Amino acid sequence: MAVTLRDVAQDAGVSIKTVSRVVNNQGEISEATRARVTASVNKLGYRPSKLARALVTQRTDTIGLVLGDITNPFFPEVARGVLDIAEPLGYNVFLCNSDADHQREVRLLHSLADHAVDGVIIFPTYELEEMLDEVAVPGRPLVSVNRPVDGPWASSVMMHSYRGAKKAVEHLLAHQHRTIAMLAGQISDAHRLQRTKGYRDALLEHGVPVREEWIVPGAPIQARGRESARDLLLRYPEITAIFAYNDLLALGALQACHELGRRVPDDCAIIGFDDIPLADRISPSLTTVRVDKYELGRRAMNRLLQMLAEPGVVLGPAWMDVELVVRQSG
Amino acid sequence: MAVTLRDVAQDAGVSIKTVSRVVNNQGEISEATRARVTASVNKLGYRPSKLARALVTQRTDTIGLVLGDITNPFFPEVARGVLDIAEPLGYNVFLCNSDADHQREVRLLHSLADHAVDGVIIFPTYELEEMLDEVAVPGRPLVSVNRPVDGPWASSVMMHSYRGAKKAVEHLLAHQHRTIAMLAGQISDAHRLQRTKGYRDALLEHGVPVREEWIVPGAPIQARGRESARDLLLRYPEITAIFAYNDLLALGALQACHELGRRVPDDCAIIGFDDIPLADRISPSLTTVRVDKYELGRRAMNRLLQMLAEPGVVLGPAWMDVELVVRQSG
DNA sequence: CTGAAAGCGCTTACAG
DNA sequence: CTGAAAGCGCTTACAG
Repeated sequence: MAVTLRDVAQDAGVSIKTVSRVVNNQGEISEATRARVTASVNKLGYRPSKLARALVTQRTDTIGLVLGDITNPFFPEVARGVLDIAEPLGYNVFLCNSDADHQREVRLLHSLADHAVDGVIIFPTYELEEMLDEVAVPGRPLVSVNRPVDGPWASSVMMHSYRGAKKAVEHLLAHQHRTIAMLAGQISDAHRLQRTKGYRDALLEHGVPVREEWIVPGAPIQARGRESARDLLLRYPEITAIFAYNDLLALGALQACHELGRRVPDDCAIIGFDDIPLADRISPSLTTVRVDKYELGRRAMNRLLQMLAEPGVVLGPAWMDVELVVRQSG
Repeated sequence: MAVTLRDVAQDAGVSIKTVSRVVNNQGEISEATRARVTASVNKLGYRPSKLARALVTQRTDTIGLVLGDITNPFFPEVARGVLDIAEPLGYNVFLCNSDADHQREVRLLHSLADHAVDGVIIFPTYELEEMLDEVAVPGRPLVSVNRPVDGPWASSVMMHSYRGAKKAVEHLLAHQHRTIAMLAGQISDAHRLQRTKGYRDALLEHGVPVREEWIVPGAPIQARGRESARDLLLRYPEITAIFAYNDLLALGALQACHELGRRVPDDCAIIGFDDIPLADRISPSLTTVRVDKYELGRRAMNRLLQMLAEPGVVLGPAWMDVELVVRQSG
């Protein structure tokens, strides 16, 4: 069907191997031969099959990107960062949504392995270590975002979730808030522990007791944030501030406040996490912890490339800084 | 390295072919043999190489999704729709950003062809017909979103851009606006012609002359919308309404109005297109033309599957409805 | 019901 | 500087 190496060889009157050498620019070739082969390649519109090549080289020039949900506004910029590094280098990227579902995550990783991707970038939703034996085969590097892993074939890019959460809560404390609740995100989520720990530590260091019933778990989506904030504010009217695991939950809290007639930030301050594109466009604009999502994607991909280039080298985690962006909501 | 068909065959004491048959569930196999092979498969953790299979079947179980830019809030839901159909069926999806750049688009399509994708879903940025000979090889179907193509290996999913634009402008006309400008989007864009035509026709049918200098082209991003709207409103203060090619441009116009002290909608009404997630969360909320983006993705993928299942059948375009959503801005 | 041979389109040593 | 052979891991006819 397609034009093959043999067709070109026949057209140019040389062997298959010679064409291969010209196409891959390897070995010594006489100028005359090269010209003849190149002419045939162009004339026939030959393009080498990556599939056939991959079968022997064990390199497909593809990678897998496994994230929670591309419609979560956190992820598109990350994906863009990954793609902008990958594409000019000839890598194609498989996009997969795990929906923070571990079963699904494992299935996706297997599927990617079946397609023989060269490597994987994953925002893991579960204990990665347990999974690693199964999914991280030697020679197929894996970059984990925000779940630490070290090993010859796994490495991580981390953001300072703990530090960011602590900063956010300290900001609220500095504004005299003492009754601060937290919308804590999904149980299985990679950042949850770090962010709740930041929240706890900030409170404890200021002598403010932690009330477990004010730490509300739940899927990191706006609808859930609205429900949770509503319940909290109705049951515990004394709450004057809410720190949310992410901006979507914070948006939900904002919505709940509007509905309950609580002014933000006067009656209830709200701080989110991520700085999604919406955050500075809504009213009141959202105080939040910013992560450079595009850069995060770039670093993860660069990390993967590094592992591909130096197989088996053990790399420590790379750290991404975060920054508290004070706007109107808190 | 990986477990191969031969390993399983050896372990089970049968031929390679028999293992292949068991794995693919084809042909008649005695229960005893099947059990023995299955046991070996599980014991060794054998997973067939899609690469090797693809080399002979010419099916990779992959598709390419080429869109403008995944960070444009229009696209994540579309991508999600595509993936939600693709994934359960075992298809993996390559994500590619064309940035509305024709050169890049062609390069991406070639790259996808090199990877032997089974099919492509594309939001084309340029005249597709010209490109088709080059990129749409027989047997590799292509679904074009919002650029009509018909043929045995190409088909389109269209949204009623024209109708939506016309409705939007008619709504402005019904509210007594007679000086309506348009932020028209990228020259190369697939929808631009249809949307500007809807704009023109609505004006003409109401006896309002079209002023070409009020139709401003430009990249469909917020920053550009702000600039363009600013220039327009400063040069032509008589303008009382702006119809934007998409919501991002409309958001830019909103911003420009704020900066110029023009109240929306009283001093200047604004209508966008797409209904991105932001549209109903900002203040004033954005009147816009809604497209069901998730469903659009699903339909495009289903269309592709249909073409894969019935090779060579010529399918007419599928049409997606749009709907004017009246909010505060216009 | 099961197996041996050929081939998908390339690359990797090994010769000449 | 160039070529013939073997093989990557599968499936597709063809036998038995």
